[in-house]
Amino acid sequence: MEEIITKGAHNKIKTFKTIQSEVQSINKVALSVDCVIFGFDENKLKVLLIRSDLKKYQGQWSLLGDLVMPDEGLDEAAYRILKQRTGLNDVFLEQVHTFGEVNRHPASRVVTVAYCSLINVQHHKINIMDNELHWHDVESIAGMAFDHKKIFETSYSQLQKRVREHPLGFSLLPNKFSLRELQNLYEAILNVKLDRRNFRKKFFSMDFLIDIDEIETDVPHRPGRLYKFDYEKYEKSTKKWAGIAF
Amino acid sequence: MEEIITKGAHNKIKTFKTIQSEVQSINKVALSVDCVIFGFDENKLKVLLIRSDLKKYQGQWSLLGDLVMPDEGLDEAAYRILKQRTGLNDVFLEQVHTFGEVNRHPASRVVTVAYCSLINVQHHKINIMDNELHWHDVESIAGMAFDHKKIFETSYSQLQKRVREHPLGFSLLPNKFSLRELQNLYEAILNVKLDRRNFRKKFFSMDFLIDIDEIETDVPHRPGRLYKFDYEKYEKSTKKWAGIAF
DNA sequence: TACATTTGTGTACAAAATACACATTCTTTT
DNA sequence: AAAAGAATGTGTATTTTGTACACAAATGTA
Repeated sequence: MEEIITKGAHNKIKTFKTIQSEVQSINKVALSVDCVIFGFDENKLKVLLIRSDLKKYQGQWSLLGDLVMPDEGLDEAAYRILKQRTGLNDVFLEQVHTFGEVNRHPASRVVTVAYCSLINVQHHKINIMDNELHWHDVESIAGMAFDHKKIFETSYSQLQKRVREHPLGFSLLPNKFSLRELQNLYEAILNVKLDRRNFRKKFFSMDFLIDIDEIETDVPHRPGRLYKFDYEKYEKSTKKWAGIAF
Repeated sequence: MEEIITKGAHNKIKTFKTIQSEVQSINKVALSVDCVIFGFDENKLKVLLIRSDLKKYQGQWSLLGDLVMPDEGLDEAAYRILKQRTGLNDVFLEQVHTFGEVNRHPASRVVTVAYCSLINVQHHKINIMDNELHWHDVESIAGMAFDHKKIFETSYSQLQKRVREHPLGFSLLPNKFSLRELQNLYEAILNVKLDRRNFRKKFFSMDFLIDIDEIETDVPHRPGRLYKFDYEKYEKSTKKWAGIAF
């Protein structure tokens, strides 16, 4: 019974447990969520950053983050941040790692849960009016605030690993894409060169690409065919992704 | 006194003071670490659990966990718990996932960071006097307190995945082991049957096993050769583990 | 001594990864 | 209109990796 009542330190009804938790409030920490938001534009993998809030880190770049609200789950907080910053719902989002070094934040102890998100920059562009936001090339990231460089690197490594195991990459592309774009994406994420014929063979053999019988326009060369990713077929397939071992 | 240093999601100006007060009051949560401690005994994969101390969960089993101290990092807290409960230092330990559902704990909001640990039960046995602790078969886990079943399952899935990518399994075995023991371990973790000859071929081709020129004793059949894992060679190898794709 | 049990070993086959070249289609230039 | 430039689309041979499978040798036990 007595367990039910406490909702937090600010609750006016005090029970034994509330008091206990106030006594233990020394053990409480601030909790934030930081989103590493990846995009793909002009054949480069990008990450969305914002100018740092804090004077200490003036001129440096931060991940998009916020404190977690008392009545908010972690995933929920991450989705809220994404929605606020990019205007996008229904994007790929995945928890990566939690960073809790004692002195990672100058103001007080803040433990942060990192999330990785993949978005289609075309959909997002209309919303990126806020000029404090900027898409950075992942290859030239320098001078990040807090321990955000480390958080970014952890997320990027995980993305490189995950993208070989699951067809995440499609979240970064427009709905319709050519195989060249798909290959450029993988090359940008993994930072390798891939053989064009073997790449095609591999993706066709997976059988999750729908040929929509359209071709590229506005390219200064022979246009390629356009495809969609067959999410439905992928979801239904039992053995899922065969894996991409480049 | 302070200048503008932060700009929130709704373009609300925040000062250092605001942040400090936000950070210091309502937005704080209790933070705990829960360890999923795996062992391997009698050819079964085991997990170390403790009887729940909450009345609500009387008779149910919990993971080993504790609140994170104010001056303690997350990994540090996990190592402390391991040391307290098993007496062991220098064990494999890895963060798995953070669970922050609003109502996951009955008393108040507690966010918990799950860690996966692999220990050699032989080393541990001397310390397991505490009869509130128990090694459970992973195949027959039922009635866990809080959301610990979910945490366990997440950790177990991750272990199954990680053990194919890295030579973690050796942490669960004695220093010297036969190939049969090694195979039994993999079969227990992955819950599959493997071909003995192909298993041997695979491990020998990886070239990280040291033949210590000893044989098993006290087995009622032809004894097998004993091996050690060559951690040094593994650390030095650039391409690391070739991966185990069973 | 023979029986049960498990070790240790090799080969043939199938599947997957890799390396590699040329004709075609479209745009741009002359 | 023709030629040049640029990228698409396609197949095969080779190598590497995975898989299936059987029998002799070593030990303990009855």
